[in-house]
Amino acid sequence: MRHTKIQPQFSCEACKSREHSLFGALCGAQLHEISESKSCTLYRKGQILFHEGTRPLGVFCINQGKVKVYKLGYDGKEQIVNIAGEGGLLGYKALIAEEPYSVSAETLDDCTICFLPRQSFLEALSSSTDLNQRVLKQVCHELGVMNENLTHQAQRTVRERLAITLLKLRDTYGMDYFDDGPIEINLTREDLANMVGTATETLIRLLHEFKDDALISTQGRKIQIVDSKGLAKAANLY
Amino acid sequence: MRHTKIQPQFSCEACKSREHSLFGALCGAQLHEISESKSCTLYRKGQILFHEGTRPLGVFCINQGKVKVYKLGYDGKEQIVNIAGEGGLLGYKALIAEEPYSVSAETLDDCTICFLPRQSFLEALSSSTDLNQRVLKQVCHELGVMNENLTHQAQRTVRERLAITLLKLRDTYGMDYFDDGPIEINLTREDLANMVGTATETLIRLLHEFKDDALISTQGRKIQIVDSKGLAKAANLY
DNA sequence: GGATTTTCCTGACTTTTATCAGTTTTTTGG
DNA sequence: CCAAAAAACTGATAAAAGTCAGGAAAATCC
Repeated sequence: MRHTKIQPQFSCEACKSREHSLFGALCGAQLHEISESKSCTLYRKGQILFHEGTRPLGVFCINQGKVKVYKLGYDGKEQIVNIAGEGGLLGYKALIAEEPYSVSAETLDDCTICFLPRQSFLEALSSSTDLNQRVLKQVCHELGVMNENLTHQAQRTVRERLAITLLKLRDTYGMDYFDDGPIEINLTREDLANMVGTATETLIRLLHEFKDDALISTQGRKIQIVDSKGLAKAANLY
Repeated sequence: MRHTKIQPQFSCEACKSREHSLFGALCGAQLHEISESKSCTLYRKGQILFHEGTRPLGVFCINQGKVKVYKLGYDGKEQIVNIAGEGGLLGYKALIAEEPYSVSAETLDDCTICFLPRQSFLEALSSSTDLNQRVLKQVCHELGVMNENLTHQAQRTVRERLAITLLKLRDTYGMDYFDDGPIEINLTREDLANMVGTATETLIRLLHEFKDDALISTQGRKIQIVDSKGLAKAANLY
């Protein structure tokens, strides 16, 4: 077995991912505070950050890599509710709500992720009006997005949902590249099916349809989006 | 046409619904503040409080009655995301997120509902740490609930979702009565279908199954829950 | 880099759920 | 209370998506 955890060290002040994150607005002193409290860990692909149903002990801040956030159905099937990337903050909602995690989180790549203990996060939250406002605004925004997700799940066909999901993944996987460049989605077919909310076989068949229609291309597991406009049309948005 | 709006007057201080609401913790001075700013209106059944896509001008606080909160699919089909009752606060998420409403709201009964202008609400939010914390906690909690809703929508059969929905409606419609008493759900079949995320015909057929299984009884539109445990079993939770 | 495991894929079939068309019942509003 | 409108219901049919089983390809890990 390879090493699973090492302790890379760097400060939040110098963290590139922070700018895009909820901590983006913290001022010098407060930033230093959390930078001192955090610990940073290298996770291998496939490791669990936290399990649904357990109590949150702090928050996770993704420095590098992707993390899938999912809920388990009673038959063990995963429903993926989010793919978080660089700058993503995980686990703070359960912490604020004072509830057990409603979801689990697992790394999709090798990841560098910092952990900020509960108390430090809560202190930052109460001492920084700005952080507080950003978090509140973010959460309210996410609820709007969830309303939309739920409506899509309830009313759209699997084909439409797949198109919508691929377009969203373009943003998730596209941040590193320039906008129009080819985006590679690197998820297993099963994970993709668990995002869309369908059976793996159905998903595979639809991917082939999209390939035949020249909306995407594939190389092994990897999916490239070829025709965003065509996908938007297949999604029947608006 | 009957009168659509009158202006009943009473203070937030004396409002019974407030105790169960997010404003429950406001202290005397702050309470007086919002009580002075609000206006109170009687809405007739079927009136729209706000439309998806428009800009929020303030928040609505339900004193009496039920309100359905829904999103429109592109073919005009409603997806009901919530039924709000006494003490429910509507429209504050879009306001905080500084976004247009992601949903619409329509009264299901004759309702008494107060309106608090944007500025007054935001001032209360920033002047009361307690209110701020309650709102933040509430939205974080709701996101956990939405994760669950989404997973149910994606993974459960219509039958299971109907059972889950009926059990949830028991809480919505049960507040006025003692716990074990018979609860009457007074929604159209179409609204119920739009909560469950299915076709009206399918919903009707399933209601008859539940009736045959003695889980519910019906009188015209009204549905009574007869066997909560049986419904929980039909829902296959856990 | 090669064996092993995992994932991907395909076809046949079943089940679930939606759709359509028409009738009956209930609710609504004057 | 009565007429009109809306909602509830029923049966037949179609479409969408899930399941199962087996084989091919790819990714993983020493």
